[in-house]
Amino acid sequence: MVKFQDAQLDRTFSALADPTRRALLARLEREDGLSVSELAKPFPVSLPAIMKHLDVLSDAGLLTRTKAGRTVSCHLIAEPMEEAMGWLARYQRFWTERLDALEALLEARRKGEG
Amino acid sequence: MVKFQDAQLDRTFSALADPTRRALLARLEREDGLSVSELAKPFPVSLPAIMKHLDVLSDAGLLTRTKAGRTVSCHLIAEPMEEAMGWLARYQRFWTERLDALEALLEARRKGEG
DNA sequence: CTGAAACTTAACCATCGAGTTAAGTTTAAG
DNA sequence: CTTAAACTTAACTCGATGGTTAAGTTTCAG
Repeated sequence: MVKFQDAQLDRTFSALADPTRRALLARLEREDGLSVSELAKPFPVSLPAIMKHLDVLSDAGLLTRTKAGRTVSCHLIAEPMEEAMGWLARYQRFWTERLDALEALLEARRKGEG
Repeated sequence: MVKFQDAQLDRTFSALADPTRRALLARLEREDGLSVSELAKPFPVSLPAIMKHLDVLSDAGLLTRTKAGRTVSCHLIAEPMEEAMGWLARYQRFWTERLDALEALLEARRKGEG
């Protein structure tokens, strides 16, 4: 009964369930390409702990790392969140009618772009 | 640096990270007020296992249970997902260029297939 | 009153998650 | 060449998670 494709959703939601990881992503959203140690600096945990969080984010497909010399730059990949957002969108009708507004907007833009 | 209010977001994303729990919520989205045993029926796990999932969902504020006689009805509470959706919305700009894809996704969700 | 249905609780187990410290590797600087 | 910076890996702890079976409680049906 459990669908195989849900594995990506599992990893995405699981990755987002930790406040440190959400903070890391939020940081990269504002300033992409930060190094591991720059990312780690604000947090009261050890560097290996941050490494593990980055590993989780990488495994969820939310992050890539590129090495240049001895420093490693981290880059956000937001796409997996789209699926998570799509899953949540189903429930939007329970708290707002904004779904219709969003769809109308998207429809209008789609037609506009031809 | 870690905000206290994030605890709710932790619980919400954590609750959504399990495919069984997502399936339980999806079931209630289509048919609210199902009993515990009705909810449990489709799953290949024991009733106590489902009970634990329901506990997690309750703790995350995504579910309430009302007892009538010896049967317990489960009711979806979607509101906590609004905060999760709000968190994700920040990243929307990274994929909203692909309007057709998002639109299709929303449309599919709205029509209510798996 | 008896028994079964519908949970619920308890006790247990294996694995995972998030953290630690310590040691290793690679690269740049002095 | 030596050392330090910037990771990385390893080994460990400990509590949480997701599952089990077994036993208990409450309510309804016969």
